[in-house]
Amino acid sequence: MRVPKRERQRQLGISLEQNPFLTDEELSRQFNVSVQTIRLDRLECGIPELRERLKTVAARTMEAEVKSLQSDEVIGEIVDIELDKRAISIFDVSEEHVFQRNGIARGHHLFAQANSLAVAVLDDDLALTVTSTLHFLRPVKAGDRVIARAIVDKDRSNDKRTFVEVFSTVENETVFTGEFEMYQTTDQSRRKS
Amino acid sequence: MRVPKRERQRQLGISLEQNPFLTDEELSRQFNVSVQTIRLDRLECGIPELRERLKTVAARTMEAEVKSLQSDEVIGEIVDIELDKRAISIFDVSEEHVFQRNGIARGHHLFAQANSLAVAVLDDDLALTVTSTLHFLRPVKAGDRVIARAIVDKDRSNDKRTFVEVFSTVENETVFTGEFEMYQTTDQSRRKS
DNA sequence: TCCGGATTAGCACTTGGTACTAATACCAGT
DNA sequence: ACTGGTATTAGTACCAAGTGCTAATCCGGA
Repeated sequence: MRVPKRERQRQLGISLEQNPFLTDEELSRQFNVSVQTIRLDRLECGIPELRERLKTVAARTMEAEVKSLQSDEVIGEIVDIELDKRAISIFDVSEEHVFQRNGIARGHHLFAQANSLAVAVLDDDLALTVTSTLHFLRPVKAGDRVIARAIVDKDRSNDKRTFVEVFSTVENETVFTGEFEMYQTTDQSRRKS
Repeated sequence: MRVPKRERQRQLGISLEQNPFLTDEELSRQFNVSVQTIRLDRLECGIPELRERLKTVAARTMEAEVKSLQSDEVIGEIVDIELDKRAISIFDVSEEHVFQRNGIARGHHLFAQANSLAVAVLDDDLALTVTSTLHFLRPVKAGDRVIARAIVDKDRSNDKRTFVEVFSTVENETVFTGEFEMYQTTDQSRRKS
């Protein structure tokens, strides 16, 4: 018994996690055991066969693609909106949004939520950000639910320029504020037919 | 001949693009033809079998996962860096970064490139953005290669605060500028041992 | 020396195919 | 009505990568 069974099974799991494309035969060569041993190991560990593994990996892709497509238009989920006035979106921070080193959310995700909310509230085919000023007040961690509130500043806006202010909070504490000067092509005086 | 062959093959392609998990048998039921006909159609259209389809879809996932992991730390690729002084990164804008409606890059991608470059140039375990002011000067389109240059403003910086300026250009034309006030935990006076 | 877990071998069977051949079906043109 | 050509269907042998099961073999320790 070169490598104890237990250790081999552990490595098997790791190998397949890294590369789910390995067949039993390839694995048997890798571990210097027979194909049958590999099968028994997979059975004991509850690891499905190659075809099943690929199926689940592929399924994960499709899901991710759909998700990234829909979540690309607006970062965060809009829960309330009154066009040209105000809007609210929710964004759940997870592991992939934070720095590995300190667990703090990367600034651009907070910006993305705020910016896309500013775009969405304007209901214009060509609303673009021209200038913006941001303040990151408190660090945001994985697991936090960030609620962003956008308010269109009517007073400072004119035909071509609209000012949107966004406040993002986590548990009622403001973590981020942003001021966005937006450019709009649509003539605002002709709007609201 | 209910549906002409040509049309059926077109639909077949669409079906499989949306859902690569369909077996020939399921497809034969969907189109009310024999399994053999489906096989001939796939052959003529050069569409591989189920297992091969899943393999490529799964491969795409793995690639994307690796890519997103490495590209998550820094948005864009750093091509030159002198710590605490300056840095340059390149970011190729593709279809997934732009608004579908007008083909213009979404602001948060430009911000992400600039912001992560500002973080990278500081070489600090806990460099966080506190405040920033952005100017989006020209629209950026898919296919554009954005070059961001970050410069640390030594004069305005002190122990706890560092100012970084980022200029992003496309073909020598400035498309974006950002000023980042960064917070650093490491005591700068004790740095550079 | 004998027991028991670990390993290996062998065989039948399954899925979802390929590759190939042969039989129909159907429609148009003459 | 006959013929030709395309489209479709059927059937067979075979493959990869398995599952499930039984049986044989190995090997190490009390």
